Amino acid sequence: MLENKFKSEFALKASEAFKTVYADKYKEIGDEQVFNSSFILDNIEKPKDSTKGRFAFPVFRHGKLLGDNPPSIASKITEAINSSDKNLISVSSIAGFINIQTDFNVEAAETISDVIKNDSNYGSSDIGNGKKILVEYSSPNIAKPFGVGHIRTTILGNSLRRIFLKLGYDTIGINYLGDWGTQFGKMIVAYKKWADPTLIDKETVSDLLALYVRFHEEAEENKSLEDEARDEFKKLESGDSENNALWEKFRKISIDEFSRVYDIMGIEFDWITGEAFLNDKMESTIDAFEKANLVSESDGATIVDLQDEQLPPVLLKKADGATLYLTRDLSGYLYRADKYKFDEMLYVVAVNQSVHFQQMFKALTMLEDAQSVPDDKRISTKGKHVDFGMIKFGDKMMSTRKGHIIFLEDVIKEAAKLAKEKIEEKTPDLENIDEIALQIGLGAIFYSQMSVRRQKDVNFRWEEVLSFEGETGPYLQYTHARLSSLMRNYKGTIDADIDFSLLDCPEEKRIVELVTDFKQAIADAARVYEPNMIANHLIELAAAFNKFYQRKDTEGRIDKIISDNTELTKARIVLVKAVQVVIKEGLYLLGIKAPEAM
RNA sequence: GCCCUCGUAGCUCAGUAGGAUAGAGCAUCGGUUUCCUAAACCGAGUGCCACAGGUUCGAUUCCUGUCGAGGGUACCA
Repeated sequence: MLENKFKSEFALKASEAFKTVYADKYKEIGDEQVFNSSFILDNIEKPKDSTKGRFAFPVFRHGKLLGDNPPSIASKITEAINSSDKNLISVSSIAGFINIQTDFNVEAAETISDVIKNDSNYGSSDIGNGKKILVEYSSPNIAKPFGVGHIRTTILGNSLRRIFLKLGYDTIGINYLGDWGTQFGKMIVAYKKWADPTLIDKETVSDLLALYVRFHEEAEENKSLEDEARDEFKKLESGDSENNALWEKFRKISIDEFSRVYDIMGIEFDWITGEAFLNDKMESTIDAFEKANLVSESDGATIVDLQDEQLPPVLLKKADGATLYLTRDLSGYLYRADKYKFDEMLYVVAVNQSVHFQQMFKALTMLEDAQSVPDDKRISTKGKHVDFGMIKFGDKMMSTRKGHIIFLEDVIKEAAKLAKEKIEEKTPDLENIDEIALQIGLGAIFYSQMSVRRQKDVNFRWEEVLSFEGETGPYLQYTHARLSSLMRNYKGTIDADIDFSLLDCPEEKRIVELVTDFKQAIADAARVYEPNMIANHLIELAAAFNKFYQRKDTEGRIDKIISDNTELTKARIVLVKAVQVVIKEGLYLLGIKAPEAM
């Protein structure tokens, strides 16, 4: 890897320099810490201000060890390194920091040819080869509409799936539908009581929602409805044919609707399953906990007690014998572990379910403790709740039960409509206006979810989600369209074998650095399950490019990329191509399309 | 009560393996287009990084406590 070339050269040279400059101390202490090149390598960092240097190495902690003050150490080491044979780096020192400047031509040549050669595969890696990761996301509930409340899990999960695929993981995106549970008892009660006979077999998700909302309204007055719902669910679970037919009906209506919306959004899954899939797998799960002696009975319910862990008990079965969400999730975990032998199982689920996952992972740990499973065979350590904050609306939580819901599709339609108006104003000759408008509308919506780190609560604000200016999805898309336009206007050939020393203005250097660092942004995003890091990086790159694009010369004229200077143009256009590739691929990782014109 | 997360500019947020004078966008004001896409670019101002301690050469970042906001806390998911 390119970065390492510079870093390891520094580490080796610095190690030598320390040994020479502080020879006495080296004899005394030996080859550790300061004198050890791999220690130095590990402690190389990046200056916040990129003009200081490509990398930096602080020497504060060496003060005591070497009996010298940090600024002095830094300057002595700097001098020693600079007096050695020059290769790819040079250094300078300020106040205890050694700043490392790299050979721009070497970096540019490697990075740019890497991008040109690999195109959309630039930034791919094999660090995930041989590893399997499952990502569960979206997971809407059947018989409820797709509201903006589902937007974060859907967009985040879709992005994580793509990121892990890019890093070489065998990745399986799972949509785990909420197609079972007491809510179906409610739906069945509501349907039997109030379904509009003229709509039979023509119901839409909205009709189902109306029934669901009505159930909760009436249940406020009439508490016995909740009991009726539990009874109907119990009947469903024990195979009642009428209820089962209703369940099938609700399920089909919903899945058809979801697929349509996923299709519009470009959301992909590898496996669409649901809670009901686990119905015949729960007995064995409960058995396993019983055999491990972890099960007890409390108030008629079958539980795994977690009092020692300061957690509420796991309810495997309710007092009426019906199962719960957690029972099914446990079964699902065991089933997936057995079927896929995963290395990681990610649950992209809102933070308000964190106790649920703590209970689940704890119960699994206790099960494996009881079974004396050796550490290297454990699966309970492989689950991870990738949590994210809640979406509020006007500072209030949204509630499906009360019908306080904004349909995701309405948001998409509104965004696309505004994008279309903007296109008609700016580029009325554009082909496929509706298609591009949808891409831009979705870009705005997706980015609005990606620009904030996942653990923050967010307020849903129309004006924010529908913004096309500043740090937004459309800004990135616009930059991509600009880049694409340049590529169309350039008539020559693209050849990465050019003289990179021609790219000598600071803006161009900055762009090359950001293109190089795209790889790191992907790796960081994967490490903390945070696509936000890719989004931030793309904004920086796009901003750097736009600045370069509109750079003016000393006479105040735009310094154009395509000019009469053919050699310079060749060099710059290769840079343009590289930025285009990175922005397009970065957007892809976020789930956003990159139109060539807009 | 207890547990978890969050608290950075007027607003929305970056700052995620502790580092050098804390950065963007929006909003406000001013400027840039004989047009390589102005959905852009340039310039202007604002911060007791909630508060108080601690660890460290160094803390917005780690630890403890306080305050504030949100969420959760056995038969919903």
